[in-house]
Amino acid sequence: MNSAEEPIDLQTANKKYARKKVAAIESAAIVFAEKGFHGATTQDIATAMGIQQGSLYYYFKSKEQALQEVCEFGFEKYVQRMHKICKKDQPFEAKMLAIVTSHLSNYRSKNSAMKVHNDQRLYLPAERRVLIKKLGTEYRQLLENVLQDGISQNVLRTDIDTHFIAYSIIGICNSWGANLIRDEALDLFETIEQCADLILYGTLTPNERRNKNDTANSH
Amino acid sequence: MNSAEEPIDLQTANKKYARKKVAAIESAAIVFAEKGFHGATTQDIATAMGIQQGSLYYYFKSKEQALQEVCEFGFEKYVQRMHKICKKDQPFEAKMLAIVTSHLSNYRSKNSAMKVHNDQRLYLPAERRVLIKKLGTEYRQLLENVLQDGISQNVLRTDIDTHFIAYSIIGICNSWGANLIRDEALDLFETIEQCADLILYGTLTPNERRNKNDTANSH
DNA sequence: TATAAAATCTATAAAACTATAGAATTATAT
DNA sequence: ATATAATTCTATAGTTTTATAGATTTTATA
Repeated sequence: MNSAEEPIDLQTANKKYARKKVAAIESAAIVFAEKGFHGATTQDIATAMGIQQGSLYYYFKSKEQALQEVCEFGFEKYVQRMHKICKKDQPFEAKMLAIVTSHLSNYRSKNSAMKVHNDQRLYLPAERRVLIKKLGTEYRQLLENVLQDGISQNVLRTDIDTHFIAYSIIGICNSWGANLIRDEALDLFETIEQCADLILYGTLTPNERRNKNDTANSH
Repeated sequence: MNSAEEPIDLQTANKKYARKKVAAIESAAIVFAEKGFHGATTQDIATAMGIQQGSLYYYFKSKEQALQEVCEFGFEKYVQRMHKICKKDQPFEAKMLAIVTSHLSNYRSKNSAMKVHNDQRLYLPAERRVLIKKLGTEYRQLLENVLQDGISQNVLRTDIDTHFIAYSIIGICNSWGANLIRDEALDLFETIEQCADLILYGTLTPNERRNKNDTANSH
């Protein structure tokens, strides 16, 4: 009675089906991440999970639905994690480190889904992107709130644009995330530290920085 | 006598052919940028330049060659511009602004080719990526040298990892470049300023920043 | 204007791919 | 052990797509 039409519901649905459905999503994620949505074939995905091409349609109604589910996969939990991080009453720097850690760890926890979400989601028609869009906005909003708090607490410069910085942080994390997937040898924690460091401190020496602020204030 | 096999040589080759070949590359760039390499068809590209699907093969030997040429297109000139910027004897901050400007302007100068280079080049087999790879390495190396100079001149922190920062700068620029293409309303120069500002100064207030350096020095 | 070369068109072979239907197999429950 | 449901397989219809061949039109040249 299970079928590709049913939503994933690990609670009530058949255990075996649920387990294999997740395997299907993970296989699709790996294949889509490597070859791209259009470059990947249903054959590739089926082979990756060790079944016949036709059998794949027991789990997905269409290739497009597979992409949708891959994009959504993990992202929901990921946004929840962000909620938790934001709720905690921590100093700003700790929060930022936690956010970068959460973002980048996600790439290393064998989650090609994240990469697919970033690179391929725009190939979905708008109607398949409703949830994905909602989650993305939610995530960015949480990040902007953290930045706003940072400003209120005088930890962050008052002249930064939270919207811009939020996008930039996501951009840096995603570009390093792609590197983390591509290059297994890259150290996760070092990458996390470096990212957070750049976002917080920039590259200039304190000297130079003081100059800039003097100039800015004098105008 | 012209053909898809010939390299583009604006000097000697037939003027008209050269002109239309560039038009072909630009059409391909636009289509690839929107639909992705595998998602785009030769029909799409031909339609975009107002010719029949079969006629496209007068300019490209294959769809794959079209992708290669799109990826190379502009990138060569782009790296040359970087060479110029680096050669100039300017203060570090001016150089960094010039680099970011060069990178981001490239996206707005209707160059979908840049986006295709970033997003689609890995779909090319390695043998078609030789020049692309060489240019990319060259570019990154130039950027690292600029950073190294910054350190030598005591403008940049001595504890940054130039390799990491170079990758990060490219990552930030590319993610904003994608935004610039997607959102026509985005102001180019504001984006440039914000990017450069983040890279140089980070987000923290001078206060917070001094704390960190004190800590770092005390170890 | 006649001739050669360049540019484009039309038509199609050959291959690849998605999605479906129905048979076959495996697991589960009575 | 049998009946029922779940899972997987095989085969294939129906598209779509790349690339090529040869005809046709346009442009340049003598």
